[in-house]
Amino acid sequence: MKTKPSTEYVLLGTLFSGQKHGYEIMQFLESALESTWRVSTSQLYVLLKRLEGEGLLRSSLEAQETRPSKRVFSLTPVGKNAFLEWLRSPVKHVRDLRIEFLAKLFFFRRLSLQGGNDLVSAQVKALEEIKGRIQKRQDRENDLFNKLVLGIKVMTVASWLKWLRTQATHFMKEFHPHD
Amino acid sequence: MKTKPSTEYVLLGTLFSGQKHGYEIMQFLESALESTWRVSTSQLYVLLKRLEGEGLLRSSLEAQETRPSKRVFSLTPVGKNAFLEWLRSPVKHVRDLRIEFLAKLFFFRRLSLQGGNDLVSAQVKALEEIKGRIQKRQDRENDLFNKLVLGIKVMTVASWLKWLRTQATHFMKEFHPHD
DNA sequence: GGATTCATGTAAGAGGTTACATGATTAT
DNA sequence: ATAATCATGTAACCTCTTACATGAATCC
Repeated sequence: MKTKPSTEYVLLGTLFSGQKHGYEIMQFLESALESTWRVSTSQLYVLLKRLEGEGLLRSSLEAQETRPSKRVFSLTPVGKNAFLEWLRSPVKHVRDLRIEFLAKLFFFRRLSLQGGNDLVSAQVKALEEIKGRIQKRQDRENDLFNKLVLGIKVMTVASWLKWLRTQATHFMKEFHPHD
Repeated sequence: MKTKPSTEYVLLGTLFSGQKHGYEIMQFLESALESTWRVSTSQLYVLLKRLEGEGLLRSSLEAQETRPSKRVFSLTPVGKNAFLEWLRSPVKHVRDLRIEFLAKLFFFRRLSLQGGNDLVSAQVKALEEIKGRIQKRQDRENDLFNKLVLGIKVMTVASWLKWLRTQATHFMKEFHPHD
């Protein structure tokens, strides 16, 4: 099965703690992930529909007296598994750290799930391998520009590694009550 | 005028030193920017056509005996100015450093143009402002997750600043003959 | 009376990607 | 024989964004 863009997992994660309708999901993301994440309302409804079509979500209409009816979504067992599997896997590319990896950390904490530190360790290990590979390439590289580019790549990975070992590790160890 | 995606400026830059046809541009990018840049052949021809439609490029067909004819592109004065203006402007967002800013450095060197150090200085100044703003937001932030996210942002910017002040500055100061 | 909140969507477009089509020439 | 190089393109699809449409209710 083809891997999904991370936006869809964020939606699954938002429903992990119970059913919500589209508008509610939007509000949740805006308030809680405001600095990391952004989904346009239109895209949100499109994705929810698609996830339902794929069997990761199910929905039912809920009539209201004064307001338009809401379509309430909840996770299917398949959806729940897909989310948990995504959540526990480190990201493969450095470019995915900034948004996708941070989203994973967010959900570990928000949902009070076990294994957050395992994710951080796995990500550290993955980044160390990447860093080693880039450094080897840099050593062999003769072109000055390419060497320069590989230099900033090494620095970027190194700075993430430091952050993972300090701030992120500390963040995952804190006690985090459900609210 | 709406700003173009940087891919188009890279194409303009590739034609700065003289006319080329599509296939030649492709080979140039593959060999010289291999580690930074990637354009699919299909996208390449689409972009060239668009840039010509906008008056930044002009082209003429060049017949060949044994091969299919080539469409040879060259910069118009408008295209040349657009490229130089792009080249001298620091990027506004941190996420644009990795590809767009590196491409600018590449062209300064490859085309032996003056002002590379001014660009580096301007970029340093822009990043310092960004860093200050993020740090202020981080200080005021109460939510632990948001604080964490802002933390990694500060680290990323700091690591770029260090790189700009050392490796990039050194790179721009080197003597660079045309080849 | 006008803006904001609640609630859901469609349509168009931007900026890509992968797959496919064509067809001769040259290197292995 | 068959793979790679030269040379240009179209078609379909993907992900996401912006603009637009609707309409009642409530806050200021």
